[in-house]
Amino acid sequence: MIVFSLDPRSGIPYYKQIADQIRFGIASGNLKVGEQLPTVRALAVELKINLNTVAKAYKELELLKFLETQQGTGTFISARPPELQEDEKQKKLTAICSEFLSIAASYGFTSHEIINEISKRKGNI
Amino acid sequence: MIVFSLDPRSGIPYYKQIADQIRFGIASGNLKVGEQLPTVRALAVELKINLNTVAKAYKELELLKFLETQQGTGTFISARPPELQEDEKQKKLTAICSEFLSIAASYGFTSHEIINEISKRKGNI
Amino acid sequence: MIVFSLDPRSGIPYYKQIADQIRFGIASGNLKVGEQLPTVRALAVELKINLNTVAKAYKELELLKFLETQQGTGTFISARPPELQEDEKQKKLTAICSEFLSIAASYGFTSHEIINEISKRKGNI
Amino acid sequence: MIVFSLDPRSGIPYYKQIADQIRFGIASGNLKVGEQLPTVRALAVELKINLNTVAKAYKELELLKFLETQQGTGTFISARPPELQEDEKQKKLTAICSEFLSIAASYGFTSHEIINEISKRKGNI
DNA sequence: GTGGTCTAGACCACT
DNA sequence: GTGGTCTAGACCACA
Repeated sequence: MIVFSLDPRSGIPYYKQIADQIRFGIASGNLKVGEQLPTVRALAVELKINLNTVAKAYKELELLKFLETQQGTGTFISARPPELQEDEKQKKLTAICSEFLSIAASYGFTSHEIINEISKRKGNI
Repeated sequence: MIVFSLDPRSGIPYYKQIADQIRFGIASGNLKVGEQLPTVRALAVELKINLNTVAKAYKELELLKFLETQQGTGTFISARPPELQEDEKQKKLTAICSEFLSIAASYGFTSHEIINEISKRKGNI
Repeated sequence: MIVFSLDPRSGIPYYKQIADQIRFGIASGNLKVGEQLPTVRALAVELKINLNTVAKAYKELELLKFLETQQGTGTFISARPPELQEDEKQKKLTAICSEFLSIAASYGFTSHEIINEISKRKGNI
Repeated sequence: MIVFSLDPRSGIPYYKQIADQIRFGIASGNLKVGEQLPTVRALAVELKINLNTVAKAYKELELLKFLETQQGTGTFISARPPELQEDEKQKKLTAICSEFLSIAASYGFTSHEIINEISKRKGNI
């Protein structure tokens, strides 16, 4: 189960916010393999947004193999996609951290502030 | 002085990449107060992009008080680069951390791995 | 609601005139918080100018926190229009008074005549 | 006699700042009819700006009949230009006050603040 | 449908 | 030479 919420002022598109929350849900174990998500229509109504926006979020996660859609039945959490190999993984980690840190630095954040913020969110991933 | 580079595949608009690099230059001390930036024309040629794209980046930073322009003379690093307001700063930090964590989570990295990697790079920022 | 009009002979750029009229609308209460502005396309057609010119006006006010935009949805009056900082405000007041007085002086008006005229119009602002 | 000063951060072009200061000087009686202004070259050196910028200021005031240039001799304050007729004058006053007040209002200044600021500068015109 | 980005090219204002 | 404004038109991203 998962409760969705959208922040219109975050600058992050709605479809991405939804996709992120599902990803977090999977990573944190809140969403179990095989669990059914709300229908596109139901979630659109609940969040008071356009139906296409929800569909786009689901579609993106389906492409990434996080979700599986069964025509006429619903959308379900799929078995975890295969992980990267160990050295690939380390390279990727280095890459995304570099990217992230350079953006953060350009806004004047210190590494201390960043680690602090990420630690606060440990539960999420 | 500062060397600009654009990554057309990052999904980040050119003008934003330029602006970010200038912000980073200021934050890191590479760009000193009063220093003149390349002319819009020169930078446009160097980066092989349109003049208006560079102008847009400079304009945005001028509105945000990072830069000062004197028509007919050039564009300069502002005497008093602005501090973000505290709530603005927190919002920005939350936003970029969310974005980062969502990417990291989708690769299956744990928060422990991430904090570890970032701690290793403390020196860089 | 707000009716826009452009004076091509004023010497003030179109995008600035649009931005000023929106600022005025907000300051005077004609534009309420959360109210949607005309779409960039609609306003461009109405004013018979290029779409980018309207977009530039909106963009500037968005950077200054007067407006908020939601891509795909529209442009709205910001929930908390920013107060200028006190020194900024004083600088602006000095600047526009200087400009005005220099014009008035060149027509030979005395400060008495000017204050008189402005006092008569107190009600308007 | 008159002492010139330029504010690069006012947003007002140098040539206009110079012209305004001369106008003020004339209106306030600091500059007498027939008095000689600094040469273009001398003023450019004094203000550390381009020679053409000073020339432009003088040129503009010459066109408006505030100054007279005698080839090879220098630039002088001319006899006051003829004033507008009374009804023309009132119309002009109304027009420029309207324009000014609407700009001021759009920045959120009250009529009280404006009158205050203008009163402070009574001496200037 | 909405706004965002970018280009190419013109012309203007200022130094 | 510098930056500023505007146009026309294309293509993308989002709801």
